[in-house]
Amino acid sequence: MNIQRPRGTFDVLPDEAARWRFVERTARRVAALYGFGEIRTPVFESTELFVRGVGEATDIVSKEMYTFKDGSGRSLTLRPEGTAPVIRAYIENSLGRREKPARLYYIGPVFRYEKPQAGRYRQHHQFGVELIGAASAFADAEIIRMLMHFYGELGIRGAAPVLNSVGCRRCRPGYNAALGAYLLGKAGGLCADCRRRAETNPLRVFDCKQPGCAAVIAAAPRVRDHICAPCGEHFGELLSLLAEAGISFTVRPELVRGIDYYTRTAFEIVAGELGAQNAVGGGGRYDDLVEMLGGPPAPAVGFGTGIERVLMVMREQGVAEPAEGGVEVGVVVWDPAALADGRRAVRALRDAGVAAEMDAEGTSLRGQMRRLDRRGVPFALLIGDSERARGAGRLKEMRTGEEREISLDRVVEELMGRRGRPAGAPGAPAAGGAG
RNA sequence: GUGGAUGUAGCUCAGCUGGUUAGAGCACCUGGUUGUGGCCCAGGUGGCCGGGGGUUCGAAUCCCCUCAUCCACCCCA
Repeated sequence: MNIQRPRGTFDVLPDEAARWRFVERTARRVAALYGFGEIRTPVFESTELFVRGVGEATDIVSKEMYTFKDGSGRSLTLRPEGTAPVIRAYIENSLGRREKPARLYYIGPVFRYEKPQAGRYRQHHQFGVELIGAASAFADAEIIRMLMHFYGELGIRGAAPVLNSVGCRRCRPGYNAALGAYLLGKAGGLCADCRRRAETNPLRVFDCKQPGCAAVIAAAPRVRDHICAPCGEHFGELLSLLAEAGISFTVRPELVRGIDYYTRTAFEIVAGELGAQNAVGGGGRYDDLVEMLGGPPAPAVGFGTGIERVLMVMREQGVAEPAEGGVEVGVVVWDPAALADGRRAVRALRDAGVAAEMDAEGTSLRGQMRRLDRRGVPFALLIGDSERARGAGRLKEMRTGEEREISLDRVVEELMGRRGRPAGAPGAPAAGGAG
C-alpha cells in the first residue's frame, strides 16, 4: 500500500495553484488598499494560547485541536484559527506602541480535527485581518466592507453579510443567565444536546436545527433585547454605516459564532450554492481578547475567510482567474547534431528573462510541434540542418503560422521585440478583474 | 461524533442477476507528412477493478473488515 495524504488534506497541483495565486494576490492587494501589513506567525503555538483565547468550552478547543508534545514535553498545538496567534504576536512585539490601531493581515493554513466533507478539511487556509486598537463602529464597518471588497475583486457575486450583536462583558452575563433559565424551564422540548448547552453555553442552542428545539428557540429571549445601551448604539451605528457604504446585509438575532472571544459585532458572509458549507467568511469584534492574553487592553475587530470556500464559490459561479504567462518559446530540435545549438538558445533566452524550453528526449518534430500547440506556447524556434549551417533557426509564430529565418544570436533581440503581442503572453501585466 | 452513498486506466465513466486475455471517450505516445502544430485516419502505452480477508471450480461482480471521498446532521472557513 502506498503512502497516502492524511485524511482531510489535499495537494494543490500546478493548474489549480494558478487559482490559488490569483486569490492570494487579490487578498494582498486588497489588504494593501486598506493599509494592512502582513504578519507571519508560526503554524504551531503553545496550547495554552488557544485554550485561553478561543475558549475551553468551544468545539474547536475541546475536540478539534492537533495537540502534541515536543521533545522537551511542552504542549504545542497546530493553530486552529488565526486570530489568537496574531494577538499573541501583537502583544509579544509591542505592536500597540508602533502604530495606533495596528492593521495586520495573514494568509496561511489552519488545522482542525473535523470530519472531512466538501469544503471542510483538516487543513484549510485562511486570509484574515485584524484591526487592533479601534473601538468605533466605523472600524467594524471597514472590516466588513474590506471583506466584501475582496469578494468583489474576485468576481464573486451574491455574497452578503449576516450580522448580530452578542453584547459585551457587561451585558452578556445577564443575558446568558436569562437565556439559561428560560431554556431550563422548557427543557422537556429540547434535544439532549441543547439541554446540555442550556447549562454550559446557552448561546449555542441557536445553532440547533432540530424542529423541536426550533420552536423553543423562536420564543427565547434574544441578545438584542438584552444588550446594554452602549452595545445597542454601537450596533445601530454599524448598520447605518454599512447602509451608507451601499452594503446590503441582514440581521440575524440567532447568529452566534463558535469562538468565545467575540463581543458586540459578530458576522458571517454566506454565498449561496455551497450546501451546508455556505459560510465563506466570518468575523467580529473581540474587545477583551488582547487583555485576556496578557496585553494592554485594546478593542479589536477582524475577519477570516476560507480560501477553499472562496475557490468553491468561484468554481460554481464560473469565475475564472486571469491567465498567467507560461513558456514563451519552445526551442525545437530533432537532429541530435543540433542539440548544442538548442541548449545555447534556451540558455540565452532564459538569461534574458524569456521563458523557454526544449525537448531533448528525442520526441519527433511533429510531436514537439503538437505539444507546443496544445500548451499554447506562442513561439517556436526550429533549428534544423540547413539553418544551422548558416548559424540560424526559424522563428515561428504559432498563432499565425508565420515563420522566418533569423540568426541564432539575434533570437533574444527578436523575441523581446515581439513578446506581448499574442493574447495571454507574459510581460503584459494582467489587469485586475476576472473574466 | 451520528446516519447514508460511492470507490474500475492520468480524467469522466460502462461492465446486467459471479464465467474465458477488463472496455469506451478524453488525455498521452508513434505513424500517415526524410524538416513543422491545430482537423482527420491508423496503431500503441497505460488497470493486481481503493486495500485486506472470506465464499466459490471460478470474484470487478457476493459477504465481512478496513481506508478514502461525497451527502445530511454537527460544526464552521
